[in-house]
Amino acid sequence: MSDLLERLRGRGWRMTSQRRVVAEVLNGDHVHLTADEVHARAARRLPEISRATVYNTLGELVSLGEVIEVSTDGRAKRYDPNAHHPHQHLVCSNCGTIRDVHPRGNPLADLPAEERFGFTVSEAEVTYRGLCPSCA
Amino acid sequence: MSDLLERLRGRGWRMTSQRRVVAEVLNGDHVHLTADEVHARAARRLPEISRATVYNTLGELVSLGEVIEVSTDGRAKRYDPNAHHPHQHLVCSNCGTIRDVHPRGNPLADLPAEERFGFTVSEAEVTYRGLCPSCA
DNA sequence: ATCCTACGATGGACAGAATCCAAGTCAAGA
DNA sequence: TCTTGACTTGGATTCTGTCCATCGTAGGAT
Repeated sequence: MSDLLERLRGRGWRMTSQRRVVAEVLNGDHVHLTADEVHARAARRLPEISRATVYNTLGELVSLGEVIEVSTDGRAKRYDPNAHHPHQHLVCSNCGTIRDVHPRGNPLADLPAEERFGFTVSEAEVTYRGLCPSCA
Repeated sequence: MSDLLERLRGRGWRMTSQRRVVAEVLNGDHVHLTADEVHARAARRLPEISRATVYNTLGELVSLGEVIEVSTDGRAKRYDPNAHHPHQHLVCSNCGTIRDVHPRGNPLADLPAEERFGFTVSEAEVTYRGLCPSCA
């Protein structure tokens, strides 16, 4: 999605080579990279890029709603650029592979009022776990 | 749940004072402590207990299926002893408070076969997010 | 085209969470 | 009571992420 760069520019983002490279690395479907993986790939195109910049840029993309932060395993967070199509995640308990999936219905609707305890519930995040074909 | 100790002994656990104390700390409903919190509470009863032992014991309880590991915020994992009654979690996006909740239906059933990509799906973990009454 | 300046990048220090490891201790069976 | 292998210890280490003072530069102003 290269209109990402357009959208960011439209939001007043100062366009630097670092930000451009990070945005380009996060491109395509079923991308779920850790910050370190993003840094490694970005560094292939821009060797001097620092980890701090990658963390900063990812954080900004998340607050802008362009990227979703996913922590499926209590280890490093992963960054999912597929932010404009609601979806959930299916994770292999063995190898960690992640797939985007689309369950039926709206998970939020399954939480009855009497189970909300006065919370203003705004989001439901579902992680399906199991073994992928290669690991089964 | 003090039959926990019985069950563990039945499974061939060597019963040490450290393990006993950790199991006792994880007692009751709506308990969602971090490893460090478990360590702090355990240390009130057994001052010399080390963090490594707490981590080891928690890890064992998790593999035995007696405790569930919950990572709702990308920070420290939390340990939930309510492992024998299926439930999901409702988390305050502001203060981090966690409640056990029981959504209608079985979340697993909402993932159609054609969205499983050959995985053997065994578990669905739902995290509801929103603002708790005090933070709203 | 050049200058300015505020915003962004840098990298090294720091912090929090968890794991590892070699050495010492002890539960529980003989 | 003895023995032994499982358990505990605490300090070092790894991994993930944040902070901060300093330097660099994108892009508007001239």
